[in-house]
Amino acid sequence: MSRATDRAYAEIRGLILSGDAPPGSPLTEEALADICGVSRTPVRDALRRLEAELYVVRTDTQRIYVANWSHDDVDEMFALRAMLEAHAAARAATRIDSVALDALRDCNVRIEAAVARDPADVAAFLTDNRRFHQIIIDAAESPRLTTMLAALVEQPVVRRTAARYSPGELRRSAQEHAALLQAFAARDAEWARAAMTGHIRRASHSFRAAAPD
Amino acid sequence: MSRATDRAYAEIRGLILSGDAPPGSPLTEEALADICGVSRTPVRDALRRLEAELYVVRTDTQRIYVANWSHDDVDEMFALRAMLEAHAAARAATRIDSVALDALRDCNVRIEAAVARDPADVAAFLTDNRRFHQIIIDAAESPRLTTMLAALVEQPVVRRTAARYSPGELRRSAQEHAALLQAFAARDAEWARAAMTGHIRRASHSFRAAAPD
DNA sequence: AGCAATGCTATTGTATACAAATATTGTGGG
DNA sequence: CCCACAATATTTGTATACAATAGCATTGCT
Repeated sequence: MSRATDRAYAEIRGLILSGDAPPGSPLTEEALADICGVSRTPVRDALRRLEAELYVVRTDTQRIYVANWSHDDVDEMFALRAMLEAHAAARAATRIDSVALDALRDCNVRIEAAVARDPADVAAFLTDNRRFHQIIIDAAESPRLTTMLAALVEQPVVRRTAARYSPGELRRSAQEHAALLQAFAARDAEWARAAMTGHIRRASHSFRAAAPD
Repeated sequence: MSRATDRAYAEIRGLILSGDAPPGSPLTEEALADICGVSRTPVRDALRRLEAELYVVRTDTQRIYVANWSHDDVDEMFALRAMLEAHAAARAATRIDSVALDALRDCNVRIEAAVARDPADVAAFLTDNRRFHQIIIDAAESPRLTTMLAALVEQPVVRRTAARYSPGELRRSAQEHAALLQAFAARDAEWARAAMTGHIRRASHSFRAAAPD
């Protein structure tokens, strides 16, 4: 993407993630254009991208609002993510090369270090966790899967809640990553699928426990 | 969508489906704008939509080409579709109301009639088949699932091959729909999931058999 | 002849003006 | 007081002009 569109995208995304534009609030192209210091054209492009990534929703009359995720929506999102990411893991198991596998191991070493700290370094955990999952998705070598999962991971509602995970849950997550690494090393697609399914579904329940009502 | 954007979308999609714009051929905004009789702005919107639906691909330098599906791509598409549509069927089984269920039965009656004709009315089969699947997806009540499946069903490569299905395969398809109807009537989510998985995967193999090399 | 640099052409990116559609406000009638 | 309808304001849709950038070919050098 080009400069102005990128800027608009980052700016609007920031408004949503920071909470300055709370869920359900209306967004108008012109107001956003003013805020971002660009014209409406790149704002429109950015909004289409944010719509695809489910940050915003569009009514039948083309008006745009910040997405408002219900608990059911979040559950459904995790269910879809579990299916698709497990599929990605299964594909990756038979395709991943040693370089990517090493990168994965390296990632989890850093995750374990972040978790072992007191207090746990949640920001570092989240960064390397995202990297870990992205390496697997890339190794699955399926552009369609990549596109679809981009719309599911890193949702605002998930990010806002991430800081509330307990140290025990963070440790558990790192252990599950280790199991995944074993499945990859064994080139066992079904093991990888099962491990990833469990990993995401456990995360789903952790989220429910940590989420504010 | 608005008039000009709709028109551009339909026109470009037609070019791709008819083969006038063959896979791999480059598309430029201005040429498309001329063909469609609109300006570049609605063409850009239409291209974004077609990109999301995987009809076209965009290079890293923002140039657009008609998508070129390899056999592996098609296999992967069917695998994803089987997972997601089976999930939709499972959700639909416990949510579908009697009106939608009747609509589904009505659809399959027409499908059976189209199949029974000699020669089989493939166009009618395809139309009602699409309706059948769409009713299920809608009954699943998951906007995310709806969006994702929109990118997988009715791909050009699938449409081009549809006419080659054998009468036996068309009949088999109608029978599988009947099984799905039973699962819905019984409100059995796992039965519905299994029936849909089998239905799509069988279709995948039919496609491979019918597809030209 | 092969390669690189440079200018030219084609294509996409952005801004802006205006048209169309949608929401809102106010006013009159019941 | 409430509802319907009309006038008005707001917002999105489209066209067009111009800017920036990527691709291409020509030319000059080694």
